Amino acid sequence: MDKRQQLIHSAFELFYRNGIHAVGINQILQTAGVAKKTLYHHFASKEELIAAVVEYRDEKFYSWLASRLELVKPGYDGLNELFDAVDDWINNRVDLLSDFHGCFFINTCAEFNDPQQPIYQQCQHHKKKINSLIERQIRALGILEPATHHVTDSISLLKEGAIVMAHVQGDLTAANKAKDMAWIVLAAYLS
Amino acid sequence: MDKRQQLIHSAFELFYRNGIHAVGINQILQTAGVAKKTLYHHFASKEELIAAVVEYRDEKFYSWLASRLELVKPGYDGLNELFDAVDDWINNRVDLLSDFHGCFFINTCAEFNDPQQPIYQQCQHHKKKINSLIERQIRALGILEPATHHVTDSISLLKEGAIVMAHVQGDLTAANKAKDMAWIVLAAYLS
DNA sequence: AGAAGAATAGACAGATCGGTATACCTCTGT
DNA sequence: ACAGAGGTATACCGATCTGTCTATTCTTCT
Repeated sequence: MDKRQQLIHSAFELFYRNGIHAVGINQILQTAGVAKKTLYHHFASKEELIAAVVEYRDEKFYSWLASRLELVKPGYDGLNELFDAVDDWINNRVDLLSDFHGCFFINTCAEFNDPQQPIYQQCQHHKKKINSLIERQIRALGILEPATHHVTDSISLLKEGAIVMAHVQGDLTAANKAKDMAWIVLAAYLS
Repeated sequence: MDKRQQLIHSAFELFYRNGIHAVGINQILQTAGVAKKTLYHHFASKEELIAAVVEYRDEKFYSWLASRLELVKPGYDGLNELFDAVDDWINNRVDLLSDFHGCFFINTCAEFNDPQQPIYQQCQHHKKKINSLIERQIRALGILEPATHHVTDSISLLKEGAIVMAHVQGDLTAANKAKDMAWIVLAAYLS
C-alpha cells in the first residue's frame, strides 16, 4: 500500500465530508496513519496535496462515468445511463464514489471562489471532460451540428441541477426529474 | 450606521468572495473598522456571526426576488421574470446582490457539509422559501394540482443548474438556457 | 450632572495551523 | 554488506486562529 496514495485517499474522504479549509494536515496524517515527514516528502505543501486530491477525484469520477457509458450505445441509451448513473450516485449505490456529499468539484469551487486559482481551474477542467462525454451522446442522437454545444450545455445544466437539488434540498429523486426533462427538451430538438 | 449591521455586511462580502472558513475574525474586524470587543458584544461566537450573515443574505436575496416577481403577473410572466432575474444576477446587473460568486447558500452547504448542522438547515430553509415563490407561479399556470410540487421542483432544478453552470463553468447564458427548457417542459404539462 | 451603555485599541491566552528539524528504524538493490 | 530511500515519532518554529481582558473614551438618557 502506497503511502502517497493513502494520504490522497484519506485527504479526499475528509475534504469531501468536511470541506477543505476545515480539515487540518494533522487530522489527515492521523486518519491516514502516516508521519508528517512522509507527507512533506511526497508533497511540497498542503496546496499540492489538495491539487493531487482533486486530480484523484477527477480520474476516479470520470473513469467511473465513462465506463458506465461504454456499457450502452451512445445516444438514447447513453443519456438514460447518464442520469441513471447520477441517480445511483445520489442514492449511495456506488461504493466507489463514497457517501454522497454533493459534487466535490462544485464544493471545491465554492471554497476556492476565484477562477484564477489553479484549483478552481482543475475543477473547471474536470467539468469540461464530463461535458465531452455528454457531447458524444448528443452527437450520436443526430442533432443538427450547430446546436450540439448548446444542447450539451443544456443537458449538463440538468445534471448539475440534479446534483445540487439532491445535495442542498435533499431531493433524492432529482436525477429522475432531470432525466424526464432531458427527453422532453431533446424531443423538441429532434422533431 | 449600526455596528452590528456593519459587521454582518463586511462578513458577508468576505465570506461570499473567499469562503467562510478561509476568512478570519480579525480580517472581518479590519474590513468593518470595528473593535473586537464590539463583535463579541453583539455575537457570542464566530458561529453566531455566520448564522446572522446567512440570515442577512436570506432576507436580502428573498426580498429582492419576491419584489421582482411582484412587478409582473403570476404564472407565465412570473416564470419569465424568475429566469430574467437570475440572468441579471449572474451577469452582475444587480448591484444589491454584490458581484456574482455563485449561490451563497449552495457555497455554504459545501463548507458545512452536514444536514444536521444549523447553518446547513438555514440554507435549506432559504431554498424552501424560494421554492414557495416558484410554486406560486406554477399554481397560477393552472397545472393539475397533484403535479404542482413535482413541477415546482423541476423549475427549481433548472434554476439551480443555471446558477452552478454560470459559477463553475462560466456559462453566463445559463439562465436563458434554463428559461428555454422551462417552457418546453411546461408546455408538455399544459397540453 | 452623572450613571449606563456602547464603542475604541490592543495586549494577552491557549489552541491549532502549516511546515521544519532531529534521530532513529526498515527495507531493498547491487 | 552497506548505502540510500522511504518510513516513524515527535519536538519545535513562527504565524494565525478564536476568544478574553483591561483601560479608556464617546454618547445618550434622565
